[in-house]
Amino acid sequence: MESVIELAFEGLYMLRIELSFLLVFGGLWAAGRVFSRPDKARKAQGAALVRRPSRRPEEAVPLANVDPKKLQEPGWVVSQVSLLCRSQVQKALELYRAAMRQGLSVKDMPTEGCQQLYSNLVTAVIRVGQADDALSLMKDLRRNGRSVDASLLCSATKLCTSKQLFADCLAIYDFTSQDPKLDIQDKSVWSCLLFCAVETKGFHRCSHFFDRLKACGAPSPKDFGNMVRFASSTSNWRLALNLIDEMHKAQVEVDSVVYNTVLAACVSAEQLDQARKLLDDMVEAGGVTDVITYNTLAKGYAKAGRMDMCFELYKLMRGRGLNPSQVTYGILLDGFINDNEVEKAVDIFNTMRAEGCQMNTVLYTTLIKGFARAGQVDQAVQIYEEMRKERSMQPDVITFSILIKANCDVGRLEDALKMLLAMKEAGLKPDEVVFNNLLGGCINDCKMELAKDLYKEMISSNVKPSVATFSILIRLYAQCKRWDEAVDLLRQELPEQRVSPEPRLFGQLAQCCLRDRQGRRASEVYKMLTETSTPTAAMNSTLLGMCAKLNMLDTGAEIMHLAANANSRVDPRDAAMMLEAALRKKKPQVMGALKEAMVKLNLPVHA
DNA sequence: ATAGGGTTAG
Repeated sequence: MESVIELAFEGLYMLRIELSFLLVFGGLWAAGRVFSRPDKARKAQGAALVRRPSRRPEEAVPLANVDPKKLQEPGWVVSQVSLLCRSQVQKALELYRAAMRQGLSVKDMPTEGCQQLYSNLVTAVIRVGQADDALSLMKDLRRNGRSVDASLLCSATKLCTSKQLFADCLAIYDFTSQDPKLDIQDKSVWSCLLFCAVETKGFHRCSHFFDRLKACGAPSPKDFGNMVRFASSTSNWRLALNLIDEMHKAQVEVDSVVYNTVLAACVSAEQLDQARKLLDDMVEAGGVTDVITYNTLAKGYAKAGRMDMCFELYKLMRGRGLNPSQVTYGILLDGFINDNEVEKAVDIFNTMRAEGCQMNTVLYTTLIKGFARAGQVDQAVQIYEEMRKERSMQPDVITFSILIKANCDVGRLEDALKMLLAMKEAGLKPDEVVFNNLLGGCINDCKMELAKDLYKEMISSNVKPSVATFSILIRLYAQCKRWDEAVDLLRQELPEQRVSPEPRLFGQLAQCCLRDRQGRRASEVYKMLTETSTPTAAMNSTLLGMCAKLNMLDTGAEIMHLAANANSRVDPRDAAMMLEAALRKKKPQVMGALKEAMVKLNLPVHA
């Protein structure tokens, strides 16, 4: 004990100089604070906050100086909070919360004061972007036995929408709509909600909002526009076309953006005949078709493999006096390249040049893709070099992605890695597809080390792997016969990366196992699949078909047992096929196991 | 507000 005290004194003695400095300066600092306080406070918080005998009415009292009893007086709180709401929203909230803590009775407040208090607070917090506070204020109201009235909800919705707080707006509506007495008759509230739902992709509620809106009056052109956006985003082409009809009937002008969006809805729903009909309607309506109209439909034809129609449409567009844009040429070039119609792609390219169309990153990238597809990697790289020479336009992530894949595909892994470096030097961040392409490049020559490094880099640079990544890794591990690692990949890494355990990943690995005659592992993987989902009959059919073909009858029987345990269906024909194979190969034990599984699967076992 | 280029999958 004594030695401790001694030690402490010794320590203090050694630090005596430092300690004296501390004392002196500390003292000075404290004095400075004490003496300069009123001044600083005055400057920082404004004159209104300092005790002064004659306070003007617009000035609020600082929270620290408020008499706790005042906080229980509704009238005082309402006026003070309302004052602060104008310019000091945080202080208003603080004062309000202090009053709540002091037991201000919201329940017993006069209705008018209560409305004023919450209306001012709610609008003030939304105005500064704190819509979550608005929601908690409304919850306070309800907790105290009062309800959010239509006018408060109305101003909250409108403000939230104008501040682009779409999700908050919907959350506020959801909370208030729990009150069955609340009746919203204001059309603009429904307009706002519809817009918010579209913006946040909350498509399941758009129709409901639109119905409620129509119950309050005629929808505006913007409301129709939002509904068309909804229809297009969900590929609901019937709804989209119906909306146009509805607009015509309501004598609402349909502008080209709305028409084009409806056209896009038809195209994305693969309703090309409907889209074509709509184009004709648009031409008849007059003044609403533009390049975008034709490009939208042209892309639809290209995607459907109808390059003949696509090209016809392009000619029609020119015939009608519209000039093709870079996008038009991009669609045509890409379409012909995908169709392996190189000469036609070259024709388009030449027309493009002749018409003086400027190249851009997308057009260059499309050309690079064309050469890559034709196996002319050197040509592809040459386009890339040309592109780099033009300072105004630089390759982007997609350009590099294509170049990297092109190099990987012909086994030039070194060059692909150089491209990766070049893209980083250009300030571009490799994304998932880039990493996937590089990982895919590791498969052929089993570059396990490189693949692991790339995967590590992917994770450490916060690029999330996807189902595609795992599918590629399965191929890699299977090629290199790293079966343990492949199983761990699905068992551990997949959940670790929060990638959804899609059945086909397990199916893919199980098939790889079978192909390499890894029967035990195949059934292990199948069992893993049954732990996350019920295998489909189609999946069972594929696996059992392979088992039969590869003469892996034990594995087939095992899979059928596992399928039965998981309540999965097995096609009777597949079971019969297995049984027949076992009979042919004279395997009585396997036949026994198969029959047992068939009983479990409720399948008829013939003699 | 609306249109074009990239990865997996036997």
